[in-house]
Amino acid sequence: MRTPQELTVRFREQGLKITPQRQAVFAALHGNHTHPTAEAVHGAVVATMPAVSLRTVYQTLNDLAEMGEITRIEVGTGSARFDPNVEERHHHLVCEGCGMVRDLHVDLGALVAPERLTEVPDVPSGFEVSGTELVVRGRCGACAAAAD
Amino acid sequence: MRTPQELTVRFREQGLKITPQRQAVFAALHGNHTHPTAEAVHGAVVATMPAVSLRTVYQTLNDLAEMGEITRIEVGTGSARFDPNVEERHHHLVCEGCGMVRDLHVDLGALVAPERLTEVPDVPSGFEVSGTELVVRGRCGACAAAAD
DNA sequence: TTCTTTCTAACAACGGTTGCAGATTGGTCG
DNA sequence: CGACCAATCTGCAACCGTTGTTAGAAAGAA
Repeated sequence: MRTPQELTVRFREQGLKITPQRQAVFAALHGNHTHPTAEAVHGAVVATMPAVSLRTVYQTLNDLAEMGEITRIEVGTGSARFDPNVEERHHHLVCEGCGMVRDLHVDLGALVAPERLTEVPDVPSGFEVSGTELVVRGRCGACAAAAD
Repeated sequence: MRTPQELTVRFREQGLKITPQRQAVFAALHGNHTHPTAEAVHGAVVATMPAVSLRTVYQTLNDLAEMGEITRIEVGTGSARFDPNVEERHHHLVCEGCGMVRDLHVDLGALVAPERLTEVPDVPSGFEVSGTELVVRGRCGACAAAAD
């Protein structure tokens, strides 16, 4: 994700207004590696700006996702999560116990590159690949210990 | 997934009763490669047995998933989908236009095997891997054509 | 058959997300 | 600097997929 300052410029370019609420969302996401839910972002924003509604946070997150500044990920933990890291190609590791999500830098190599995938018989001809996601599921140390 | 007859035996072994409703769900899933939602399964069941409630279909699907006879997959299309194909190791291809899900037989090889993953620095020590899923997203031919 | 256990259907509730209406504000133009 | 207008914000209600609850029905054992 770009810096809050860069995002301010991008929003203006798109004809979107800059409001304190939006800037608070930018700040909450910047450098955030926790893959927060909308509610978690809202919690962080409210800490410095108590009146911001959850609705506005959703709105801003959706705007950012549409602009490609963040990614919305669905890993089956009930609610969507938002990932500001769009620069590095990476995947995700999910703990089925506590819901924790971590970045996973595994290079799948050319195996799942769009041009290779079209050779796979299961891929219907004409299918346009937009991306591939790998999710590794399991239990983190703490949750594995607690599960006994 | 096993045949409806085999499932009947398994259900009895587990102390679960065999009802026409459950057998209708077995029949709807057997040989089904469309990765149906609960609602789609319900639709198929209702075609031959109009009184079955969606609640009962959910219940049976959850029982089957818990027994490992089917897999519940969440690919971000709004609702969960159920995959009776648990014999073959495979991944999924998702059309972002129409929501279609197809099986994808790509061998990721040893790259993401649990024993290799523990060597990846991003994986916290003590993390117990239970599975890896690859999702390839894009647009099928029809949806790509319609998007213009 | 009769009893016990399990199941079903209907309904309501739930959590996450979005649509809506009216009040408010940012950006621009004078 | 002040006013205007479109965009935005808030609070609430609605929505969707899914699950809890409960009364009544049905399956299986004796």
